[in-house]
Amino acid sequence: MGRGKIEIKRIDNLTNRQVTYSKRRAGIVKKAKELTVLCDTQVSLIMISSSGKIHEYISPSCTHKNLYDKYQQVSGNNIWKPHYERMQDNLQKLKEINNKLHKEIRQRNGEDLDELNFQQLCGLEQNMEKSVDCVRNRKFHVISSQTDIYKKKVKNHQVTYNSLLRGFEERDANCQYASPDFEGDYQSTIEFATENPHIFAFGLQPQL
Amino acid sequence: MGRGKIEIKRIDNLTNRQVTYSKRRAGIVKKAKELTVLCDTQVSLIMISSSGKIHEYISPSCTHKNLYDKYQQVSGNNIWKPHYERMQDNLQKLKEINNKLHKEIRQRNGEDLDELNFQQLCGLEQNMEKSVDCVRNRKFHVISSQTDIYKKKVKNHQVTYNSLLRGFEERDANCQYASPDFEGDYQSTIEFATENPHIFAFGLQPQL
DNA sequence: CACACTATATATAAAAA
DNA sequence: TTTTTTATATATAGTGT
Repeated sequence: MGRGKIEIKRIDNLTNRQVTYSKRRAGIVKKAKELTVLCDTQVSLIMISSSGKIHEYISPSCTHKNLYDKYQQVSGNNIWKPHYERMQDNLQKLKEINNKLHKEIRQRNGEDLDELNFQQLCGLEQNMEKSVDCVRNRKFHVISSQTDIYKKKVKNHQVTYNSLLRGFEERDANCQYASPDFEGDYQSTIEFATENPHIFAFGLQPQL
Repeated sequence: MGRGKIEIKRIDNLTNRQVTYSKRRAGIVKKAKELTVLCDTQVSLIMISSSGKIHEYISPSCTHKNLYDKYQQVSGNNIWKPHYERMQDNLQKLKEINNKLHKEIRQRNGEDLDELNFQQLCGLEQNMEKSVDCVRNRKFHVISSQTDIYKKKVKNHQVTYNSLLRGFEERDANCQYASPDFEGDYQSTIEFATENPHIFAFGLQPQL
């Protein structure tokens, strides 16, 4: 290989080693290229010098990942495969669960009932009636607590208003203001709520 | 490189190409080994021939994965990341959708109503009442078609029974059998169904 | 450090076994 | 086929610029 046979052992001199590395690196890359073209071979070559510098060659129109994957497939010990498969499994399971959930929702929405038998339909009906009751109860609870809050607010305002009135009366006895009846009740609050739908936004969850 | 300069282009003759591949493969592996020892370099070399056979060289005390990981770190373009991230994203999205579906089901089951306002509760209630109607209708449809089927079956059996009777009567005029009234109706069929719950299995989908 | 030179060692194409 | 042989092309260590 040059002026005298060299034995293949680590070159101690750093400079020489680096020089040799440059030359041989070029050489091996050239060989890789030739192999690629001459023999229609896909070659992936990665070299990392002791100083950490990285050089590579990869045949045109393929990637390192590509070749590495193939290598793993053949060598059998694919490191990523278990990972991938586990994720794929999870994905699949989640999709199935999603489908089931969708179906359940559709059934609870009165669709897709064809495959339920009489017994199941009875159960579903009962269940839904019970659930409607829950919703109704909750609705009344919400509206009554809303009403209480409004009542309190109105009362507060009335108190303030009255004290203001008294203040005015003390300063100026000319005028008399009538205090309107602000007594809130369930019905009026419901009307308030239903006449102002813009303050609520009702929407069931989208189903992808 | 031999008896006459060769130009670097694909060797058309299959045999020659294979021979050349063997030789050059040995050559490049030898070079890789030398580079490893002489220059203290980590080398990963993977070759895949056009026929699909795989050959490799990897410096001692390191793995291909090792070098590929380092290569990725330095070159910055993680070759597995896109794959991985896409799967992770999908998983995440599916989980979110699942959660939403679960929530919707819980709400349609009368649970978790705290975060719904009055307007939403009204909508939900209305929706559920409409759905219960659908289920009820379906239930009646199922039971009435079931009833029809049973009626027909009973009629068939009766016909068979009667013709058998007639056969017996013709052979043996001694005995007289009364034919019971098998006329089925809606109520009796419902009772049949509800008194034999074991022939149905009602169960909403499990939630993971 | 990067290139050029050059004597040798290696690699290898083609042919032969 | 694969291996061996052999003639030649390449690669490259050591050196110089």
